[in-house]
Parts: sequence; structure tokens; C-alpha cells
Amino acid sequence: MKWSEALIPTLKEDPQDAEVISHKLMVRGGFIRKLASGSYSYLPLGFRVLSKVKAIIREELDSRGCQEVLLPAVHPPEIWKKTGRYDLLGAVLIKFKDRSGKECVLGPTHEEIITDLIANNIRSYRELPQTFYQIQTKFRDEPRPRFGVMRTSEFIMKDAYSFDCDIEGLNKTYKKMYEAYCAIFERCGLPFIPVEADPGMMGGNVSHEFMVPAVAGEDRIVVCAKCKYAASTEVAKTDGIGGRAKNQKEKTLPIAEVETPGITTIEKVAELLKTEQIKLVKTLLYKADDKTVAVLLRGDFEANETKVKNYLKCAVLELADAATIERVTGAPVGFSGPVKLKDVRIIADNSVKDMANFITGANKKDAHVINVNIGRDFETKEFVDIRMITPDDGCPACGKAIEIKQAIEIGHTFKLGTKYTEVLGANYLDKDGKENPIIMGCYGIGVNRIMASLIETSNDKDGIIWPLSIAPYSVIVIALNIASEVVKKMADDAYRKLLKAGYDVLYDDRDISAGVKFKDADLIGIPVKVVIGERNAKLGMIEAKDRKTAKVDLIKSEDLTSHIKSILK
RNA sequence: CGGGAAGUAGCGCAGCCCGGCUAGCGCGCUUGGUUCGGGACCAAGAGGUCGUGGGUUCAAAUCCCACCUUCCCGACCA
Repeated sequence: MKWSEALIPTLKEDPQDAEVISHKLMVRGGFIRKLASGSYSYLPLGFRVLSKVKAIIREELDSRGCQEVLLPAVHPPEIWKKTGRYDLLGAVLIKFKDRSGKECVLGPTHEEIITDLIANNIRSYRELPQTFYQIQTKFRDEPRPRFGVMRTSEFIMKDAYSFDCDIEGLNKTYKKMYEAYCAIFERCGLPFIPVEADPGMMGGNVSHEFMVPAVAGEDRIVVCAKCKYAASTEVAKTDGIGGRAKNQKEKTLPIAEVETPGITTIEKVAELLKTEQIKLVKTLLYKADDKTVAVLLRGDFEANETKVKNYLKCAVLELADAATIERVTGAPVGFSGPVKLKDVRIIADNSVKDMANFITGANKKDAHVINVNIGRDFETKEFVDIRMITPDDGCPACGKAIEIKQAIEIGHTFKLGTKYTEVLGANYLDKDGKENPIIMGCYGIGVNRIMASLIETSNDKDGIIWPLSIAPYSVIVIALNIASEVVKKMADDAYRKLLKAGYDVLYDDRDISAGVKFKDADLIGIPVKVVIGERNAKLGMIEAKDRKTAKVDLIKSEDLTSHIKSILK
């Protein structure tokens, strides 16, 4: 492609509305442009990167026997109601009415659709196992799209679905997909970490997320350098108080109410009462489906809502609103406590178990109670692990020090089991003629996120540094002074030869200054610059410069193709 | 949805507090010329409902009200 004939609108300055580096560079490099919050156009350069990522995905999946399909994006709501996800997804599901007034939904994912297809077309164990995938646009009305292409309401997902006769089969398929994922991310040049994860609204029990550590990441993961344990903080197990200050054994003291006017936070209560946060118990009121539940944690810990949700086995868990809190406790937000709390299930984190004489809200405006003791002042038998892991905790697997990192989720795999196949009637007949539900797995990759994550982890002050595998072009031929006959002739020739040799070549034939060309080439991150200047051209020489290492090779013009071949192997 | 910030030329910004005449600057763009190895220079140009609507005023980019949009934090979320 000749740059003079391409739409590559590079920008000198960071766009005003971009925060994270990948977003800034994608806009500056002319890869994307925003249409509205959470929806982006991919320009030719951006599209080329996506295409390369997709090609890698297809190669790795096809070679493992997966079959590509294309499912519809517009769905009837009934199928979503059957599995209960119509309500579960709620506002995330984008709905509209067609001309006859019939409701339609835009697919946020495709378990329902593929399972329905399989239910109607697979009958026998002889037809299993099979795995299908598609690369398609998904639609989700995100509460807050952000970070450019990282979280958008319309995004490209590679989703795959496997169907097996039994758990052993699923385990084999899952392993195969896991390996495919590793191969895909490896080839894309991403420093990824597979971690244990929570299946969330997808369902099933076993699940892994593929994470790229990056400051712009929206998720947090726990990694252990010693034993290779890696998990999402959502599921990382904790044990009591971990590495933090132990709860002191004390003689129980008489409970007493203290005035704490307008003091509603753990921090301020501790300050006012001249004590430490570890002497306080935090009482969080949640709405778990339709019931109100009180969650107790030692003051210095945070609740882990995923754990609470999984423990309670509820579909929707959210912090109770102010009105509910007032109704249940009789006090405004900030003064809740377990003492004399009526008709509310109380569950406590293990960190609270051996606490004595602690402080909680008094369920009364502007008051807390001190010297509270479990068993005497209130009762709960439910001590569970429902807190967020901290850097002070030991590795859940080996006990050694852990690190908590921010990361971008680029892939997620799930062992779904029969969650969808049972409700949608996807059954098969086994050897004995007995009908069984098909065992399912599903596997997603955020294609746009691969692009963003790569940039997050591979850039410098001059711009993006693409790996050859997903670079929009492998080589950029830069004719420094295109007005010079010698330069133009040699550059045209180099461009032609490299194209003929099968390389993706971008030819910067614009009649502008050298500085702009160098800056632009670095910004868009093409792995190799082939530079043709007048002085060298007259000597029959060409320069090849590596974007990443800045290493320069001066070569004879006739050796160009073989030289490029040697550095781009 | 709660909290915060911002909308002025294609992009990045100043002007607004303290209302005033043809609304500026840098980059980019067009034309001509000089340059030509890391965002060149000279000259001449084109380009604006100052987010939208209403109000106050002799007069509004500037003051007041409402709304819209975007970004950040939170909530939420494969």
C-alpha cells in the first residue's frame, strides 16, 4: 500500500478524551476513531491488525478440529427467557422492536443459540464430540464503556462451544482449547497468565481467565512467584486474618453504646474511639435476590462479592439501598451492626470468628456499640471465606508471598456442564439407547482487547511496537526525498520487490519531510523500516532499521529481499 | 445510577472570573516558492450555529436556568 493513497490519519497530540496509553496510541496512529461512547470505527490500519489476530485464531482452532460457524446477532427473546438469562442480564441485553412490534434482542453471547442449534441437529453419541466457533460482533449495553476499545458496547468476540458425551470428554476438549488459547496469545506476542476464575453469569464450575498484566487492566489477579499459583482476586481463597495482626484473646466486657455523631466510616470510628480498625466489625447489608443478608468482616478487610454470591447461591447480589437499610436496621447507612438485627441472615467472614469485645454500628443514628461478642450479643453459625485477598495474605496454594496485579482479561474458558443443554433439550442417545444431556464447554476471546493489550504492554515514547505476527504491515519502505529521481527509483523498486516476495509492505511515498515519516513510522509501530535516502541510494545502499531495538543494517539494494527475509523469520 | 471534570475551526488549546466592536494561538489543510536523514522555512489563503434551548442585558463564548454529549472515580460487568 502506498501511504499517499491510504487513510492513515496520524495525530501529533494525544486526544483529549483518552486516558490509557493504548487508547491514545490507537487514535494517534490512525487505527480507530470514536463514533460515540463505547463504539469505535476501525480504520484500515486497525482493521489489518484485527484481521491478523483473527487469522491466528482461525489457524489454531481449525488445526485442532474446531469448526467455524456464523450465528445470528438478532435473537428472539424467548430463547433467553428459557435459560433465565433474559432477566439475569437485565439492562445489559439490548432490546428493540421490529415493525410488527415483536421484541428482538442483540446477542451479548451465544450459548443459547448454539445449544438450540445442536439440540435440533445432534442425536447420537456417534456425532460427538464437536466444537464450533465464530468470530462475531457482540452487543452489550455496558454501564460504563471505557478505555477506548477495552470495554465497548459493541465488540468482536471469538466464541467457541464444545459438546461432549461426558465429563471425561469435556475435560479433554477443555484441555485442547486451553492449549489453543495459549498458542494464540503466544503468537500474538502477549505476556499472558491463565488464572483460576469465577464462572459468573455463564455458569458451570471450572473456569479460567487469560489475563495480560497491565496498569490499564480492569481486573486484579493474584500470582505466586514460588508455586505458579495464579487466580483472579474474585476467587482467591483466604484464611482467617492471613498475614495481618491477630485477634487478641480478651475477657468479655459488658456491651455499651457510644455516641458517634455523623461518623459512618470504619476509619473515622476507629479514630474517634482511639482504637484500630481490627477492633471493628464492618456490617454490610446486601440484597441477595429478594432477601436481605448482613455480611460481617473485620474492619480492615473488604468484602468479596463474588464469594458472597457463590456462597449464597443467589442470582443477583447488590448492596442494599439506603431505604432498605433504614427499614431493616432502623438507622441510616453507616450505623449498621449485627446486634438486635431482626429477620436478617447474618454471615461472617472467618476473620471475625475469634474476635472479642469488638465495635459495630448500633442500628441507631449516630451511635455504635463497643464490647460486642458473638454468642452473647448476637448469633451466627455461618463463618465462611467471603473477604477479598490482600497482599498481606499468603499464597492460597503454598503459603509464600503473593503479588496482586492489575490485568486485562483477553480470554475466558468455562466448563459449563449441562446448564444450557438440559433446559434447551440438547440430548444425545448413548450406546445403550439412553438419552443424556450433552456436556458443554464455552470459550471466549476478546479480539479487540488483544489489540489493546498488546499496545498496553508494547510501546515506547515514540509509539506502538507491534510484533511481526499482528503488525498491520511487516515492513515500511520510507523514501526520504521522493522528489529525488534516484531515491524514487530505488524506493519504487524496493517496494515492488518486497511485495513480490510476499511481504505486507507500506510504502511511504509522501512528499513530506523526513522527520514526519520517521515519526509516523514509529508511531504506527511497523517492525522494520526500510529507509532510502539520497546519499545511500547513490551508492546503491539501503538501510533497514528495527523498530524495537533500533538496530540499523546497511545493505546493498540487491540484497534487500534476502536481508528482510533473514530478519523477519 | 451516585460523585467529579470538560465541551470554542479537523486536532490540541487560550479567551469566560471582571459581558463590549471583525473570537484568537499552535498544529493540520489549500496555493506558490525555497528545502530534503528524526514532527523544515517564507508568503498568501480556506475553515467557527463558541454543545443545544431558554433567560438576563442596549450588548452574551463570557452571567443565570434547563437539557445533551464526552471523559474520570464508584456502582455494574465473561
